[in-house]
Amino acid sequence: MANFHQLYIFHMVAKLGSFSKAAEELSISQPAVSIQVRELEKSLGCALLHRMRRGLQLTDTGQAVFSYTQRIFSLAQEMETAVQDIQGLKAGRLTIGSSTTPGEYILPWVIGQFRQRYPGVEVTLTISNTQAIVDRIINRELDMGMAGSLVDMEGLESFPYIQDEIVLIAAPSHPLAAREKLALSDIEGQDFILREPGSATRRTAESCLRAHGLTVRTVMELGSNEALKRAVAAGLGLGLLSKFGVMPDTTAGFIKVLAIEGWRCQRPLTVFYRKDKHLPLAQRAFLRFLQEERPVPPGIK
Amino acid sequence: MANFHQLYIFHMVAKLGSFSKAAEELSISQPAVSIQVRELEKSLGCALLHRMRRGLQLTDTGQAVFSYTQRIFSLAQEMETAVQDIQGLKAGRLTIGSSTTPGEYILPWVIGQFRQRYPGVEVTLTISNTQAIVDRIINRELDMGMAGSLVDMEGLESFPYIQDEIVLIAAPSHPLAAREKLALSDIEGQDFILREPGSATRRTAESCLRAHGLTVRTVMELGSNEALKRAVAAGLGLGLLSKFGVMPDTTAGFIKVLAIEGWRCQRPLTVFYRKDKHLPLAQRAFLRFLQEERPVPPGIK
DNA sequence: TAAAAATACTCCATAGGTATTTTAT
DNA sequence: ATAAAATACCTATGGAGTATTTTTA
Repeated sequence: MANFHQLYIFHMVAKLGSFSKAAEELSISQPAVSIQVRELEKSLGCALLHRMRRGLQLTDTGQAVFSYTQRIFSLAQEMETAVQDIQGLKAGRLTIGSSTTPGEYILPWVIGQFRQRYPGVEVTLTISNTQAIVDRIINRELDMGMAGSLVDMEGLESFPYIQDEIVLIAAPSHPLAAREKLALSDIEGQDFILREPGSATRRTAESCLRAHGLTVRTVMELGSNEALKRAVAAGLGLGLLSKFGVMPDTTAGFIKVLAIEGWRCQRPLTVFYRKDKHLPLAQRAFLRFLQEERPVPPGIK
Repeated sequence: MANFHQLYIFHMVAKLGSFSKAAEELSISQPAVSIQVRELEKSLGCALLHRMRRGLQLTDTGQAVFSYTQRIFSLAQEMETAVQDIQGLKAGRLTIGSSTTPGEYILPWVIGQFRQRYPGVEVTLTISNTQAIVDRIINRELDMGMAGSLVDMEGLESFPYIQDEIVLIAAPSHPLAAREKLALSDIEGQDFILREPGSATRRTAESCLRAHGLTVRTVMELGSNEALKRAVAAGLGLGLLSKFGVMPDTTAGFIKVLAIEGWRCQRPLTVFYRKDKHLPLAQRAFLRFLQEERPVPPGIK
């Protein structure tokens, strides 16, 4: 490949029309400039410029080379600013993966807040099951993730972000919805609509039911929180869902959260990422943003 | 300015996805590659790629830098071929200046022949008075010139290209045109149409007349050979013109060359150029072409 | 004849090599 | 376990400096 050092010196000489001006601009001595230009001419096998008293003149080869060096060095300049921009978070990319619950109810809002602060950073959110997210983070396909249950966290750093709670929901028309206070025993044997197996919400829900010594009939399994709510609203059964998923809908009135004496089903929503020595700047900024500001969508305690 | 050596090594690593493959491609050792990439990362202040067992992965900064190095090094590649093309005369420029006579009757055809040989070379022909051509060659605005008389040739190399002759012309209707043989004395006192003062043809013509001891009446001065021929054809007087200028027209019959016993008026058409150590390749090729082939338009002895 | 560029030399920092260790799958 | 990459250390060359001469308008 060409000697870019010599090309840059020639470029300056051609631009300023003088060896000594180029030397000054480059903060090197004038002989150094002469030598490098001569070497460049030697290696190209032809003269690039005619030295004359008043202003240099480019040969045709010199003009051709100069037209290229202008483009090359302006690209290099542009590249340096691009890198600076990424460093200064005026540019950059951040890929986040998450399971459905945080991906649908928490992260869209949090990412919006983050982007108000750093408008140049492009953020992608991928919603998938927790294990897939973890794998893709290990492979560096994703920068970081948020999920409700952690299957295999080897090689990952993590911290709990927010406390989630699985609540019981019913259609307002459901017999249990009318009653002021419910006991755990009221749930026993009821028809339930749950998320699909493999979902963290499902896993948490089932272990809570088990912990409370309850057995229920699973009449339907659905792969999305929204679908589950529609099914519950249609009166197909009771549902178990993150409190974040019912917040807007309870106010709208077509879903009711059942207040059951003694029901406790909490889980932390956890943020996780590779424990690399040097994290991408955009990622560091996002993690700092999460930990220092703990932004939470409005209407959530 | 950036360290292009390091950028090139990084570029190869990113392109081939491996430090050792890049080392092989670059014919340097693998540690050399490692070191240069590390240095580049250090000077940018951030990682460019993640080293992993199977294929490297670029960081976002790495991707940004790679997208630039691709453009930069393909430009550099293109530049090298462009220079090669100029060297190989597949490209290049040649600017020729000349006075009217060679510029109108000799060079257009000669340049045509040259361009058949070297189609990539762009040739410009500027027609002006001899002194202006010489000045512009000294200032390197023109590469070379051809003219009939040389005013001040200091600093120029030259060689005679072809022998020109100033001939006497008349309209076929002119009284002298009818006579088989003319003597010099027949010219004495005749009306003449000459080129403008400053023209080499004019200077040669006048010195020939003087040498033959003739005095004539200058009834008209014209700045172009073609205009002069029209005036002569219109019967406004006798004309003095290069034999190259009358060649096609005598056959056409509206101009007659007078055969005058004892008239001799020769001058060399001379090629000249700066005596630089290294001439542009296109110019060297053209000079070689002139000297070795001596191409002359058809119909000229 | 003066300012700009070219030479002549000396020196050192950078990039390269070899040998070896560390890392990651 | 085994390639690939990183580290350690030594070497050499390319590019820089100062002093000086040569060129050119």
